[in-house]
Amino acid sequence: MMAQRPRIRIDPASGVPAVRQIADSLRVLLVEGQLVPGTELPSVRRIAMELGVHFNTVAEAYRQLAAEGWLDLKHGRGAVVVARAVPAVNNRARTEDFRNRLRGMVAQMRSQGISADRIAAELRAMAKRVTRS
Amino acid sequence: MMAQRPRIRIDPASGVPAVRQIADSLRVLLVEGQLVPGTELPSVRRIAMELGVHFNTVAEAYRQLAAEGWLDLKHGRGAVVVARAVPAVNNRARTEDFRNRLRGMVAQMRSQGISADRIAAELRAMAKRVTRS
DNA sequence: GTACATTGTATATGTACACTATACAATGAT
DNA sequence: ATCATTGTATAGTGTACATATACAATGTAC
Repeated sequence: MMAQRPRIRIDPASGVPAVRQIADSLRVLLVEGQLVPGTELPSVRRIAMELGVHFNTVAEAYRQLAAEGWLDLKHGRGAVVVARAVPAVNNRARTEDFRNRLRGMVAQMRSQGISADRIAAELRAMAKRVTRS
Repeated sequence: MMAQRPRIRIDPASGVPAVRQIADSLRVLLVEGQLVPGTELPSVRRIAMELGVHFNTVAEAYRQLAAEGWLDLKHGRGAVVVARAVPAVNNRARTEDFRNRLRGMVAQMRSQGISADRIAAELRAMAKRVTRS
């Protein structure tokens, strides 16, 4: 199976560390099924080149995703997406945490001037997207 | 007007810095109108005591909110909520950013095992909550 | 099979941020 | 005036981020 070219992008001005941006971007693709088990990811140096960061930064992101069970890192051979048993625990604490973080994000957007209607529309669109994925 | 007691809480294990947790929590209350203009906030030392952090940490959060236009800090007198002219700019870039962050957060929750249905329900509930606030 | 290119790994260094400690300055009540 | 209370300013310490550089594992070319 050939190495895909996941279109990930990072924003240096966002304040969010590059490691987390990379891990977050890849996690989105993994969760949404755009990166399926068996796929070989590009090497850390290749992605680092494209993003303009050091390869160790990408390697750290890979390690985080490997720790979450998404990737299998093989020394000298690269990184492969693995079939992951998603924990089916519907933890109440995690849901609570999700709700709070969502509230925080919405508040931040409102504070920046995005209208309530616009935000609500985005939330509904995302809800629809999640259910059909 | 008496000083209210905003029920904010921080989670030391979340990895999110305390400063941001405090600022985020207060911003939620401000955006949602649970803290109205004219309200005197508790002193930085009082909140710091309740949260178990140093008062300078709370002071920094206050300064951030003051920079956003939510608070008026008065040396020796405390912090007061001010009437804030919310910028009405519906920036497209900001909306884009919001969408991406939302995707990332949803992916993280899915990765942690929360079901798609549960997430969708939370998103819809938040959408409803936003529109009526 | 040996050299070589390519891959992920490990360690060290500089920088930025978070958090705390401590001293300071402004305000209002006694 | 004195004092307690408030936010402010500066310095010190620890941790995370990012890079540089050397290392180890793998597969291929010859």
